[in-house]
Amino acid sequence: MAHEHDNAHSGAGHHASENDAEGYDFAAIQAKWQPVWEELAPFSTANPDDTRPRKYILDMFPYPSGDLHMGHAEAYALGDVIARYWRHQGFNVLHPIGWDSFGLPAENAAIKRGIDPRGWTYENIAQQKKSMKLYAASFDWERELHTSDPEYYKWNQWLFLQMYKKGLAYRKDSWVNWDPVDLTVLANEQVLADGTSERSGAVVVKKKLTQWYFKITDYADRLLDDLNQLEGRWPTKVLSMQRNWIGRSIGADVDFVIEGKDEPVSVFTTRPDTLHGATFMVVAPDADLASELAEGSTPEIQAAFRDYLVQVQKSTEMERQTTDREKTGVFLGRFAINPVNGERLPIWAADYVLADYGHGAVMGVPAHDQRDLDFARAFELPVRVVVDTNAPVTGTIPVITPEILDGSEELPPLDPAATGVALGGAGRLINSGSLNGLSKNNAITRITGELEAAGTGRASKNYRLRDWLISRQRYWGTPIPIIHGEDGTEYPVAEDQLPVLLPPTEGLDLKPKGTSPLGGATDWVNVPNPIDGTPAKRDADTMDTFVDSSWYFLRFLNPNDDSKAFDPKEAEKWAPVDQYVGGVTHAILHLLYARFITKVLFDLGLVSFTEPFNALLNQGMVHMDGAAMSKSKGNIVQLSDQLEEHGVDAVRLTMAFAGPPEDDIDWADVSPVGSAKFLARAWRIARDVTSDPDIEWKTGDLALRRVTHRFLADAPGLTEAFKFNVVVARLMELVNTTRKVIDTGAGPADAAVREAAEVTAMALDLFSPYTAEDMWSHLGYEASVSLVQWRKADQTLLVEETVTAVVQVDGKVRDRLEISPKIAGDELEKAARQSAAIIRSIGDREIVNVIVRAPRLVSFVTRA
RNA sequence: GCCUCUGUAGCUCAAUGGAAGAGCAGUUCCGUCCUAAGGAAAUGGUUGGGGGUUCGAGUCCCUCCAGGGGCACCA
Repeated sequence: MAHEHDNAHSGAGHHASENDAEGYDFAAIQAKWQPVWEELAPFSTANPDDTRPRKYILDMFPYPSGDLHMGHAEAYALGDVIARYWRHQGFNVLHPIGWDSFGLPAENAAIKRGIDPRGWTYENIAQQKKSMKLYAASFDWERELHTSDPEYYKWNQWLFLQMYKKGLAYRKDSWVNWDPVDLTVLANEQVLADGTSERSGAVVVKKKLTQWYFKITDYADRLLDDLNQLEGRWPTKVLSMQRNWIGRSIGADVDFVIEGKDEPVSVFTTRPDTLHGATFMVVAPDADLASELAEGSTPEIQAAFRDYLVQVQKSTEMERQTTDREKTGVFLGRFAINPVNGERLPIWAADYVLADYGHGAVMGVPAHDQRDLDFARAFELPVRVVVDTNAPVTGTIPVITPEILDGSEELPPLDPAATGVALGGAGRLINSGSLNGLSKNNAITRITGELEAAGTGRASKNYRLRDWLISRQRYWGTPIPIIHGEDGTEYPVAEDQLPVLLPPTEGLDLKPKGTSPLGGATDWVNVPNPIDGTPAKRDADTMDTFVDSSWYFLRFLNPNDDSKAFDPKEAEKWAPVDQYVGGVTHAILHLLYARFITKVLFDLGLVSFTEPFNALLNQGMVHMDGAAMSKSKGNIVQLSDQLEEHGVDAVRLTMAFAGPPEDDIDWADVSPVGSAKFLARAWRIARDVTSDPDIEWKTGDLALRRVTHRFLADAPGLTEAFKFNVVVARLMELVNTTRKVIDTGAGPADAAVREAAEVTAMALDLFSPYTAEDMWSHLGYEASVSLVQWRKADQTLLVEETVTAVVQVDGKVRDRLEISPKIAGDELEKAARQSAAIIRSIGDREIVNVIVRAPRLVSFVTRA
């Protein structure tokens, strides 16, 4: 009985166990199909006459760090589901891959081993590429690119020159972390909490260095406002992180006259309505203004200020950004005049005010700003309430709670100096001259207008976003295409002289020393002035590698074109990216930079869109035993071991099945063994099918056909909503049902079994392409299953012949009726009224209401 | 502290306001010289708690609880 199907199979008379012994063998299947795909290149997008509609599906390209790890495996498994899905939907899918191959790990490895970073990088790429091919992500390898190739970074330089011409690339001095022992610039992450260098242990100081910047702040409004277009297609988390990062604040600038100083000082505030409550002014100690004000003061004050400044510059960013920290500061012995009431406000220097935000100075309104209040309490400065927050207003109606009205709750006291809690909320203005009685919002409008009329202030916006520092004093990156004349004039390298090649590493000291290693390449760095031939020097810095990745998605469109960065005609065809897939680690910087550069290219007339990535999917991370994998925790799961043990398909399926893509996966909770079992079960079904490909579907087992077609109907929507785990569950259901039909139902020759097996193979291609291809071959077809069109669901099979209607009495289910789905409402109600169970249940009570929702429900509401 | 998202079976998730379901795991059984693969069956729920709206709430509203994430001296 159970083995009848084996008799029908080619090798008659097998026991199941013998059959399985020569059955599903993932290693053999992988070895069989990898060369076939290599030959067929089913994912090529090279044909210019292809008439299929286009989709651009992009995985964030990897840094070539050695070999693939579990994180890559997850990302590429999920991205590949999407790419393969759209191919099955009849699209010409561009799914390219390349290498983000400039950067520090290669350079550090080179320094450590005394080798050239090129060799290390390109060896890693070769290794990783081999693994990727085994992993069978459906990439179009013909478009592979490396950002460290001169053919690529030439266009970084071109891009830099376009930015330079538009005034979007510029040099300025700025404060950086400086290690006085190692003589090197440190990243913030390299400075420990106690202010010392993690390398040398020396106390890190701030040093002013001249650096290149991209003027991303010019685009702050567009970068913020255009996020609205992405609503619903990007994760809300990423949108909110970008909004926070840009951090636009709307308020006003207020000009304060300073006693003994010609120029007034402007401060930025979001609460100009509280101007009458200002009792002091604070300037950032590291702003030039602070030194200038101190210099006009007594020698004692100058000395105190100098001590304070040294102390501040010793403290790290991390310390400085810690909240709940004691307020510190020094009085500068100077006074500002409040433009609305002429009051003299003492001016202090304190490090809670940042030099590079707003104007590096604030008005201190302790009653209504917590930071100012903390400062005022520390130094016993006066506190004046100017907004009555006990009279809060929404529109014009005071909001008074019932508890306040009946006296069980008291109004909070208006005394921040005593409570230590600033009154941040809305309310009505008091002690504020012309503003008295106005609501907060009306007062802001009024005072802004008054200041503008008086010429002592104006509406203003500020951003947390800073310009993008792109200089790196490192070797393994794109040289900045600028030549500095002896007199300091900057000469951009002519476009036809690009690329400015990285000099060879021979004779160079790559060790970080605060100035670029390229400066040591004498032959390279010394060039004649392009105008008059006098001695000049190349800029020796290299670009941040985020520049490379800010436009790579365009380079994929014509990666081998040496006449332009990208072809606008190809961009018109393919871009923007329809679906971008990658880790949330890049939620801010990479995505913001790519969005910025896209807008710059739009302004240059080179692309017709302003956002590079139409939709974004962030996959989660792969954890082990509840924690991120790390060497120190010793919980690293090696991808190669997993592939060896369970096979590529089982690992990929596990990644898709583990849960929603954006959630983290704990590898300890998932079961690649279970995935492998399922794949074997699916594979055996294809092997067991005995009918021919030309069999008439309609003759097949109806119940199985319903399951198959419901799957066909539901899977596309689920896939497009990224519910891959649900698709896999549904596929398991389909396979289980098919197995039952083979063993205990219509048998392996039934048409519905073949139909289900073919649908399984086609759909399984999204997750486990090797198994799917092998099933497809067992079913009598040529490769590749990845190009098979998604079967249309037969609508007539989706409609049930009968449905069960529920009959309720007073909300409780009292009977169920098997009826046609097309039954009319009154007919259903009639049937329900005739039900014995319902008549009994209603008894002699009166029916006061009947709700009919044909064909699913009738509900009687009764009264005794 | 502020802003957000999520709580349904052991796990991962479904369920236009209309019968609380699937997959996996687990349990028992069949099968086998043994083991594994394989097959069958049953089990599994206060839908985080409480209140409200409704004929009817997992779904809508309020509140509390628990988790996750983001921001946090940016004036």
